[in-house]
Amino acid sequence: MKKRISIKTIAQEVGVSNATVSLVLNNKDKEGRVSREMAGKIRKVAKDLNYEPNHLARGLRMGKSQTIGLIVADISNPFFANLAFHIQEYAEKFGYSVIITNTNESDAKLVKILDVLISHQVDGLIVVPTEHGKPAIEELVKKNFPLVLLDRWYPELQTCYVVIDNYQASKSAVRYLINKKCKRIALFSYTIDLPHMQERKRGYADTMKKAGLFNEGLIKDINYISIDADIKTELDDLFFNEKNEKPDGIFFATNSIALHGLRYLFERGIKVSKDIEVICFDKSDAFDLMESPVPCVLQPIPEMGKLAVDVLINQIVKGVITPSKVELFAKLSSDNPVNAS
Amino acid sequence: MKKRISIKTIAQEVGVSNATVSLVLNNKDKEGRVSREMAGKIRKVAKDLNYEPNHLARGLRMGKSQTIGLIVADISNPFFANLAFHIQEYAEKFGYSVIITNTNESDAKLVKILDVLISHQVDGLIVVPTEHGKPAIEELVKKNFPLVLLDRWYPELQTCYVVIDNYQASKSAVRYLINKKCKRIALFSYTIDLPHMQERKRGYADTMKKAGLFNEGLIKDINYISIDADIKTELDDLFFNEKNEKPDGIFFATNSIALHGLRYLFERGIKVSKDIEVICFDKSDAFDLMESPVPCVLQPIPEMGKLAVDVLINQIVKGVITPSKVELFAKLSSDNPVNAS
DNA sequence: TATATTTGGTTAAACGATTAATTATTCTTT
DNA sequence: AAAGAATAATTAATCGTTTAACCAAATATA
Repeated sequence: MKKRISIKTIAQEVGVSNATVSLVLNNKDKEGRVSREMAGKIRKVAKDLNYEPNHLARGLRMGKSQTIGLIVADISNPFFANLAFHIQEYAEKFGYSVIITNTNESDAKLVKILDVLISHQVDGLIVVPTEHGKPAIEELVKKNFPLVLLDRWYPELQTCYVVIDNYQASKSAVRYLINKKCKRIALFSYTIDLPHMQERKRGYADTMKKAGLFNEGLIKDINYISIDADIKTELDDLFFNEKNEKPDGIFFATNSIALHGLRYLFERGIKVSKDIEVICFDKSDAFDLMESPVPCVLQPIPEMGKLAVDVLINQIVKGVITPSKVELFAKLSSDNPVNAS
Repeated sequence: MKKRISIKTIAQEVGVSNATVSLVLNNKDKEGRVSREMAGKIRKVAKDLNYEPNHLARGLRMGKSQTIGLIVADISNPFFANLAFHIQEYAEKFGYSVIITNTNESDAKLVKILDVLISHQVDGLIVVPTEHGKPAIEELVKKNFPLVLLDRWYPELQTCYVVIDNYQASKSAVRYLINKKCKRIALFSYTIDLPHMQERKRGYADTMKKAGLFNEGLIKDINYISIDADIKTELDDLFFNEKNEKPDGIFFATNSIALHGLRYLFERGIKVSKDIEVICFDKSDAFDLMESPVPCVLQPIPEMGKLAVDVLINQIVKGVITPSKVELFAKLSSDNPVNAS
């Protein structure tokens, strides 16, 4: 592999010092620092030699890498994949590269990834945190490291985060089912003990109680690790346990739960919208291809991504961190705004 | 933000030189370079101070960054998202970080991203190339830059690539429909002029000809840019143009085409497996949730990712590049191996 | 006893880019 | 004509790490 072209190479070629080349290539040649013709010559040689600046050297010297780290729970989940997509597109406009990584919901992995990204001298982080990742995040906050939590947050932690109003979103999802005349609405959510999920549960519970339909037994907690097995067990219990009255509606609190749930319903011959009404949190390509399209709660993914980037870059350039909560509103795929009472 | 802990900090704390600390922290203290107790002391202080090595500095000095760049066509497509996922998981085992980026099938963007990643001093690249990205890729090849193409390749270019046998996969997909007694099988593929897609077309054409079913009018080319409109136009033409006999089978050559196509079929009330048989290239969550599950050609995504990483790292560490083609076999979701004649 | 060898370190240069401080030249201004 | 200002460049230090080359003291070898 050929040696890379450095500023020094150009300098020698043109017969000038490193500094001059650097000034020109950073467009600091205006204020009477370098002559027009010299600047032109340098630029020409740089182009001819196909010069590419060395980010490592620049980053080392400048103390910043123009790189931001993104940590999501699972890049193969379309919700996160779309977030990642928009974050990257938008960050690029500001000259930032994005390193995308996965935790797979593992706290240990979060800690490890954090180390790796910090070693890479990322200028800031956008993190979808894990259930017990708080200590690791807290350390960063203490160090005043530029950081934005996304989708989830730790309420006790003074930090920046971009999320949606999960409570309202959940309420409107349940109301949708109630409007459909459902009386026994089950909730399938993750056991994860973070407010975004708790808020979804609270939205469900409050709405059900208000409608006089609440029933503890209809709340089903799924463990992310054993999602497939858990869902089968719980659905079997709901539908085929003689002791129970069957549900007439299900609210799936994430798209991954919904996907597994719908698949099993399908397997067992339970027809959506005929035998049961369903609504999901987040979208999946699958939803509008089913026999009867599945309604869902749509998070404003592009806006969430952009805002996370905005908030983060603001921290980075200002060098000062003011904890802030940015809360967006989701809406139903059937187009009713969620925050309408 | 607090200043970062460097090797120098540790050296001062322990009362020793930079070099000694570096040796210990890189586990080069065995061969009688540093005493046991000193090594222990240094490691302890490093841990206490929460030292994290600076990748930029190390990369600059060593001339490599332990980072590889991944360029895919669209991270929000589950096929690429899954590839990215496995590539990252596997690369990590070798101590490599992965920077994931998107071209959106744009050649201009490919060129730009290439520059950005090279600036970041990535040690190698895994690239899903764009239709006319050949000149850019060719430049890298000439420079002997470690590089693996993935999913697609340029046949005239001597390089490493990891792909599947698209011809065989396509043949078995078409045979599947023929076995289902389909006579008029349409092909929906992208206009993209790269061999992976051409091979799929050739597989279709050859199989149809062999069965005496070939008909030019059943081949429909979709432009990635205007995918939604194109699909509607072509499906309308096939199904609602009085002049045409209706098809009884469709082979969608990618999952994105399939998704749009199925959605439109659904919209128009054309029932899959009742009015028409369908098979797709690549999987989507949607496929097995539909009224009747859609069969598909499954690429061995984890293996493709792993092999790409293996081949790339091999190039990087050996420092020498031997062009090679790694071809894997896809199989049908109905479990018949594709390469069985 | 004189000489190798091992043990346990240190020094200093290098990677490539940035930038404050400095110098040298030319042009204004009074 | 002399001083000040503007122009156009250079020098050298710096970021954090690695590593070849060097050195000194202790130990082994003949």
